[in-house]
Amino acid sequence: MTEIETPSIRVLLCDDHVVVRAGLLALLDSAPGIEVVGEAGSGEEAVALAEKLRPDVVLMDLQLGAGIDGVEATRQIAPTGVHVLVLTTYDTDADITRAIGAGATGYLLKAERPEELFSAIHAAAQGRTTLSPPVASIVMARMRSPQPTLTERELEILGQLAQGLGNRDIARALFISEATVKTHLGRIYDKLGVDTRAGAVSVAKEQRLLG
Amino acid sequence: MTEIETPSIRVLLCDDHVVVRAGLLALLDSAPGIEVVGEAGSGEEAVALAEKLRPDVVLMDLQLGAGIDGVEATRQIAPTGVHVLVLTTYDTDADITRAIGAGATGYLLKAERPEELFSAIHAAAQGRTTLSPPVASIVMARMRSPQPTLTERELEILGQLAQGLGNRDIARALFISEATVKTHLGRIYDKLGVDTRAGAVSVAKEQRLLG
DNA sequence: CCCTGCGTCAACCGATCGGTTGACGCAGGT
DNA sequence: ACCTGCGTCAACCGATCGGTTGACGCAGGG
Repeated sequence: MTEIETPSIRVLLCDDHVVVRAGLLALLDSAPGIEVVGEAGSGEEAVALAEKLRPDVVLMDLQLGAGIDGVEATRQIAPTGVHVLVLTTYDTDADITRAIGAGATGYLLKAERPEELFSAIHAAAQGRTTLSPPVASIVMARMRSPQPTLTERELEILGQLAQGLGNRDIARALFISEATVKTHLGRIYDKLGVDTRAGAVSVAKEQRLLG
Repeated sequence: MTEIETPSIRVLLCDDHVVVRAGLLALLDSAPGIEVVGEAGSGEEAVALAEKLRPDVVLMDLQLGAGIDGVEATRQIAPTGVHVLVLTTYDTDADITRAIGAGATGYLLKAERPEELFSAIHAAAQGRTTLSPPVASIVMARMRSPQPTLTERELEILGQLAQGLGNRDIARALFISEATVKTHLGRIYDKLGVDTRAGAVSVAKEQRLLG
C-alpha cells in the first residue's frame, strides 16, 4: 500500500474569512480523495497560488473584502486551465452571471449539503459543471427571458445616483450633459422595473450591482 | 482516565449555511475542551435547541435567511441564561448595536483567527465578553460620539422610501400627511448625513438598516 | 412642574426630477 | 451596405422634491 491508487484531488481554498477557511479545511480533509494544498485569503493571493500550486480545483468565494473580488480572480485563474468552483452565499442574478462570464466551472451555495460540495469538487476537477439547484433555476430563467443587463455607462450613472447626486452633478462628474443623464436614467428605470431614483438605488443594492 | 477532568464546553451552532456549519463542526471538534452538541439552520431551531440542550454557548450567525434573524434569536435565547456568541461576517454599526442590545455575550467576525474563536468560546462559557478588534473599535467610537439612531417611525419612512415611493404615497401608506413625511425625511437626511432620497437609501442599505 | 424627544401638521418657494419625443454618430455584427 | 445597440444631446412640461419656519399634543425623565 505504498502506492496511491486514485490520487487525491488537489484543492486550493480562497475565502477572506479565516474561520470559514479553517472550517472548510477541516471539512474537506475528512473527505476521501480530496486534499487541500493551499489557502488564500485574498483574490491576489489566490491567483498567485493557483499559478504556483496548479491545483485541480480552486474553491472560490466571491466576496473577498479588500482587493480584487472572486469574479476578477476567477477571470485571471480560469484561462490558465485551473478549474474554479465558486462557493458563495449569494444567489443573485448579477453574481451568478458575472461568475459564469468570468469562466467559473461551477457555482455552489454555502447552504448546500457537504456531500454536494464533495461531488461538485470531483466534478469540477474533471471540468464538469455543477450548479446548486437554486442557481440552476436562475440560469434557466435567464435563458428563457434574457434579463436586461445594465451597460457600463448605466452602472456608472447608477453609482453616482447612489451617492445621492443630482442630475447636474452626475453630468459634471461624467462630463456629459444633463440631458444624457436623464436619458440613461430613463433606461435604468426601465431595466430595473422602477420609476424613481430611490427605487433604482434600492434594487441596485439588492441585486448587488453596486459596491 | 474514566473521569473527564475539565468537562468540555457544550456548544450549539447556528448558521443557515450547511457547509459553513459542517466546517465549523469539523473545526471545533478538533479543538480540545469544546464539544458541539447541536446544530441549527434557522433562528427558530436555535431557540428550540437552546432550550432543549441548554448548551454553554450558542455560536450564532446574524444572517439566517428566512424566518427570524440572529438578533431576534439572541433576544429570545439570552434571557434564558444561555450565553450567545455572535459569529458573523458583518461589522456594521447597526448589526453590532442590535446584537449587543439583544444580549449577545460576545461579537466575533468570521475573519478572526480560529484560536481567537476558541478562546472566545471559552470566555463566553463563563459569561465573559470577547469582541473582535474591529468590533471593539466601533463600540468605542460609538461610546465617544453616540451616533444618531433612527426612530421606529423614521425607519418605516425609510422602508417606503426604498420602495421608490413618492411622499404622497408614503403618506397614504402610513396614514399621515405629506407634510409629516417631509418632516421625517428632513430628519433622516440629517441623521444619515445626506440630502437626497437616493443618498438616504444608499446609506441605509450600506448600514444594513433595511432588509 | 418643566423640559426634551417624538410624531404630527401647515404653507410656501425655488430647484429638481420624471417623461416624452426626436435626433445624431459610432461601433459591431450580418 | 444595413441594422442594432450604445452613448450622446435638446427642449418642453407638469409633478415632485428639498428646505424652511412655525406650531401642537403627548409621553417620559428630572
